[in-house]
Amino acid sequence: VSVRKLLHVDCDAYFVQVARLEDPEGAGREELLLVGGSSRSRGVITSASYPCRAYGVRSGMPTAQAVRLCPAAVVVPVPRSACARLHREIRVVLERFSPIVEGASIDEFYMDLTGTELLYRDEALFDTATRIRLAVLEEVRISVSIGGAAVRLVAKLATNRAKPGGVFVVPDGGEAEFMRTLKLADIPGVGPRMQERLQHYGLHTVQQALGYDLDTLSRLFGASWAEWLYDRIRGIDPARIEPHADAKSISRDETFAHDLHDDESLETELLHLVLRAAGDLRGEALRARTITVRIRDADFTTRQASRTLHEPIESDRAIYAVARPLLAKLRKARRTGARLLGVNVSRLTAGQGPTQLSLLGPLDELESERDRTLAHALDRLRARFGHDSVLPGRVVRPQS
DNA sequence: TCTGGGGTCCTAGGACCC
DNA sequence: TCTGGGGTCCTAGGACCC
Repeated sequence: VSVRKLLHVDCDAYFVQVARLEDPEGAGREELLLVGGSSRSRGVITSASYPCRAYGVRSGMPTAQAVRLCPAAVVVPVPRSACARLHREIRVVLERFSPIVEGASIDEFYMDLTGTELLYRDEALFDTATRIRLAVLEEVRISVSIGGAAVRLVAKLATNRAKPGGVFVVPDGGEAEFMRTLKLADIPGVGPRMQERLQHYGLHTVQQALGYDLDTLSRLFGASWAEWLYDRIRGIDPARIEPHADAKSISRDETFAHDLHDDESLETELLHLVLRAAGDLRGEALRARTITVRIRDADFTTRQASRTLHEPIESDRAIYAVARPLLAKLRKARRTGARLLGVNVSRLTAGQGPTQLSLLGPLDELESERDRTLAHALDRLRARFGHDSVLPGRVVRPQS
């Protein structure tokens, strides 16, 4: 059994790089560049150029705060479709080096190069990673950093050591020693809440946590979490690289420039969100059994209500018919200004193939064959004549 | 300083069935 | 008339990631 050879490939300030490629004369010339919520009053920074980070700007920070820290910075919106396109282009390059490529997020990938020894004539993992980095840079014009190790978690953490624009490989057998150099907060999965609990016992570093046996950790943090942490701080992570993970849910949500108070405006927004989510659902040839409506109140409290159906649905009309009463239920429980509304569809199944006959009969039939045919016909119209060619008000009048 | 948008996974409690 | 344990499904909420 050969040692696993895993790589974690992470784009450096991805949204900033993409924004510059898309607009070389504008964003491309700005040293101090921020990507994120510029167009709306309530936005956060998605990505900051490295010179901006020197001013203390971080992604996730409210745009207003970021601009105060770095007043000379230029803020541009997220180039969404270009980010998705370049993600696919990077994947194509990576797949030339190994068929096992997992897209972990819009800007990072995992690769498994185990078993490529013959192909690469026992080339050191560091050298293969360097060639991969250069290939992506030359062909897609995107700079990536690459971490390598025999363990998935360690490969990811090695990337931090490689940034920006380098390669760092942790040798096989050196995982535990590498982990000892880190803080507990560096471990993905140890978020703000868990850090708080750890610090309550004076635990900040991996080295400190290594002094606690499993029983003690279990008493302090619960058995399942303790076992998880006990392994991770020793560089143990059984997770494999999985090339194709099917999506589990699709969601669309929107934070309003100003809080909405009346139910009618919220219903109009809900309809638009349903159209976007349902359109993308059908675009993936999927149907959904569970519909969830999410609302964020003015005080940032987030609530949700969901309903699971016996049969999966896909049409705008049926999904809206399920979502609308869910919104009403949330509004009835608490009637205050809403800053965000969202729609999520989940428990997805392949949409093609014969329609299942419901055992419950016509009473359960939320969606007819006619609904599905109409939805797909409208999809074709929108694809041909543009998204605004079919107005929702004309086609998706809710049946009341 | 006022907090985006798109996701995944886990847990707990209740309903329901055997 | 009063009582069991286990399993599955669903809902709501929360932590976390990029």
